[in-house]
Amino acid sequence: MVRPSKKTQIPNLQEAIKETAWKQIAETGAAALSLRAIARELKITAPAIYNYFPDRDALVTALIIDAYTSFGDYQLASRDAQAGDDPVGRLHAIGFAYRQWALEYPQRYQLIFGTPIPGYQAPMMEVMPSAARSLSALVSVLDDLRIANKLNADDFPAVQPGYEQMFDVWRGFAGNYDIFSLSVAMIIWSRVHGLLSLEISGSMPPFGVDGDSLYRYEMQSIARQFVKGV
Amino acid sequence: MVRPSKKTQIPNLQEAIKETAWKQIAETGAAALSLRAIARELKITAPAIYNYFPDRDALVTALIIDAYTSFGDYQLASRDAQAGDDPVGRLHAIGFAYRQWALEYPQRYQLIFGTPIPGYQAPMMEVMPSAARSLSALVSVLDDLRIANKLNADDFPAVQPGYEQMFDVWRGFAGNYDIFSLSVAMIIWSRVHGLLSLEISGSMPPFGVDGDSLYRYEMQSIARQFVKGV
DNA sequence: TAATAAAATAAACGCTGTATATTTACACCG
DNA sequence: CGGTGTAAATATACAGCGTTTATTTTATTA
Repeated sequence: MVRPSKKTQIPNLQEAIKETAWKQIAETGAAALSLRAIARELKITAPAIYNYFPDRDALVTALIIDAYTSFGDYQLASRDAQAGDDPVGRLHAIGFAYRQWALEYPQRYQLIFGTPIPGYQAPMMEVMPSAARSLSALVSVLDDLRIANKLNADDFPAVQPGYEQMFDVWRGFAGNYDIFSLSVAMIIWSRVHGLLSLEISGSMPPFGVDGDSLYRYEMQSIARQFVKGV
Repeated sequence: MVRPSKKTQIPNLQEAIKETAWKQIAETGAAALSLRAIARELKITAPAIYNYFPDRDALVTALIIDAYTSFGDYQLASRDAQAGDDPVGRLHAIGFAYRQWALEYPQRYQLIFGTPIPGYQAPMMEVMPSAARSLSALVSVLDDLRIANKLNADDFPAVQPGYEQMFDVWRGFAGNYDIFSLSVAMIIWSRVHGLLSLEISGSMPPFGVDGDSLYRYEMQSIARQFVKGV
């Protein structure tokens, strides 16, 4: 037997490979991701995977794009669950949704924001669409605040000239928002990311301040600093 | 030839192994760290390394401790370069020293705060002394501010009961500081870490706000929020 | 029905960490 | 000075990894 007949084959093998990869990442961590282990579980041979992904990094990239999509769905859904005329409420909603998603899918979080795969570097151009979309929830809310004249960041560092083209590419994927809103989003993102990456990786020793209350405190700090009248 | 005579041997092979490891990490990244490659460069066989490190993870742990020590030296030196009666100046000094060190030794930074080694989890009890010491620079300055009644964090989340023992262990390595100062240090650390991890890993797209001015802005935000009268 | 393309296996290469057994160099002791 | 024990190196081997090449079988199409 060299090739099984169609009836015994797995339909949609490309999806099955990704699903098995996610399963193994959840079980043994992203670092232990192995093409041969995936093949064993699917009862195929390892080189067969190369018919669907040119190499291991391509599979990882596909997983990252899926993770970004899951993350973006979560962000946009939590934003739209709040009224559009309440950007402050929306800001809090996506902030808490960020942590909720990260704690619910820590492996996906690590895959996107950590570097758990040895030697892997995500190809920016491939990942950009789903990444920009996931960040667009936050940027859009900040842009609503800016339009409503509630964005408080007058002393924010100025944007350097010469980056318009890059930004236009980003806008093509994420939406037509002001570059100033995007810059503020960067700072906010870095704050919640800093806290969550320490919490998830376990680098934050359990000294008595739990992640939940620390996160709430940091959300409050963000709102006070960047939203007028909070 | 099964074992070279002493004259042709490398003296202090344990240190030589670590140095070669650092060299290769700087050249090809921490993910590509390989015992066999180290052995090749030192012109010994791979199992010889096992006389000095029980396994690869033990070598990584030794490297991490070295990195923490380097980081701690940098932090403490920058703190002590400022007058002791100027805690605000000291806070800024160690803040900028943090970024300076991280940009000067990005591989060491990734080794400590990233997870570039597949499957490796740092043993907390071994790493604790050097890690606590490196964080102690920030904590000590915050404690000086607290004693001078300049620490502004009255609405900070309360410390949960039952963590006294853990904290005492930490104090044994880092110094006899107040647990409140330590909690505030966590938030500050998470902020600078969030910004720097994005900058170093390249996750922050170059949208026109450079890392330097963003970091300065964030340092200012920290001082304004946590130091009275700034 | 014959030719062609697609998708799988089989086998192999070089790499990795690591375990085991063996050999050698050195230090110590009578 | 000679024997002995130990420590440190090598030699060899094993299992696993990603990946390449060649081969075989199935499915499609002219």
